[in-house]
Amino acid sequence: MSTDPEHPDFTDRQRAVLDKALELLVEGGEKALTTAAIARAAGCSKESLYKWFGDRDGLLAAIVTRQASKVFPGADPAANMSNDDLRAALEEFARNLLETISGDVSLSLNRLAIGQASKSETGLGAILEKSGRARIGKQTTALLEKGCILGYLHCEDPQEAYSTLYGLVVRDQHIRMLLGAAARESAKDLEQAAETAVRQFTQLYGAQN
Amino acid sequence: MSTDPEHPDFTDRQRAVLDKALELLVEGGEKALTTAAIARAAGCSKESLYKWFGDRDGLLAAIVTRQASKVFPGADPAANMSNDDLRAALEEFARNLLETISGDVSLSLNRLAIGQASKSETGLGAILEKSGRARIGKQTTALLEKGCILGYLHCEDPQEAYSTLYGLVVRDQHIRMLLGAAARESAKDLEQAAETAVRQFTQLYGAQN
DNA sequence: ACAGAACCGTACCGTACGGTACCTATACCA
DNA sequence: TGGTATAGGTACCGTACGGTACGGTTCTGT
Repeated sequence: MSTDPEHPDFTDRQRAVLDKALELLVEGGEKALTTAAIARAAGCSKESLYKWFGDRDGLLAAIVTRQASKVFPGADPAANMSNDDLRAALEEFARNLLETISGDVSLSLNRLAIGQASKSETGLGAILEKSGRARIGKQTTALLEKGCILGYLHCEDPQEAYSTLYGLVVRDQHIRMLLGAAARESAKDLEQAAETAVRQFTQLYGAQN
Repeated sequence: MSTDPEHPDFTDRQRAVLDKALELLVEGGEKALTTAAIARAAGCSKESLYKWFGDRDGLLAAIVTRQASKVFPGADPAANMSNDDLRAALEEFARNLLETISGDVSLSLNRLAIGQASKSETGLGAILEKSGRARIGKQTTALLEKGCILGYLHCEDPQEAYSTLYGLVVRDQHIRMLLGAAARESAKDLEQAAETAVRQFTQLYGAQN
């Protein structure tokens, strides 16, 4: 099962190494992520690193892939839900999104992928995009579609609606934090931001317009 | 006049060098931006680079500062404007914003600043933030405030309103492009995206609610 | 015309990093 | 017990880059 080159699932040891590497990345940036430092921190040899992951780029990709695979599936679509249920689910989404993009791990991984985006089409950004954003986006889009079908929302294109919701929630916070702005104020502000975003979204796409 | 260390305005020669360096950055990413490459491309010596800019970080900061200083002031606040004038100004802003963040130069500079954000608090992100985003944001916020005073908009906090407008315009396009997604579709889509964003913004903050 | 500054080109130095080779130790298996 | 695979430790190599030194050349001001 671990012999499939298309779906490399690593051993526990290898996963532990990747986690250690991620730790280094978070606290020191990409420049701290040297093969020697990883080997030292993880208690393995450089030779093992190259045997397991090919080269440094492969190791970076493995880090991103592993972390992206950790995105929890979130709540289920809910069979029959009330309008309040929908609103609660949207606020939950908004909170999770804000919390996620504010996290050190997310910021570090995004910085890494963005740094690699200009050179050598390794596609770290694509991995992050597909495994991270797209997955959660898909689910929330489905939620919006459900809301549409149940008559709570009025939208022609759920994809478009999701995009709008994303913008209302994130605004310019993500890019600002990526650039080094203060991580986040307080949980109170986060809560309020999520609420505001969902209120505005409802105002735009709610059925009572 | 050029002796003020707080406001380093460079000579024409130095500006030309910085432009050449930016060119290198845009087409090769940060890894291509070696001091030797810059000296070769700009036809100057490495020694001059170090004399002018101190070290590599100083040179990077000079590149960002120079480019950030190029943000054109945009249209004036307009003394007495109609509601249509406001809408037109907002759409103009939206178009400019989308066009700017989609540009190779902007993407490269943002990638550079983001890459430096985790290590060595040189504050490239702060420069980009203050000289780029904040300047245009300040002006547009003033425009929104004007619209508020004239009764076209209904908002308590212009800053908040601007933030919302930004989110509606940019959505997740910026981060996606930073991660390497396709630059931009067509000018037609851009136009439509701007229009949609302003329409939604007006729906949220318009006085006729 | 001459002195001095600015600058170019090149060569050079030290270091750091990616990647490899080699040797040893431990674990598993017959 | 012996043999093989896996992995750790270390030393090493080549290269690339940041930064410096120096000789030669052009420009400028007097």
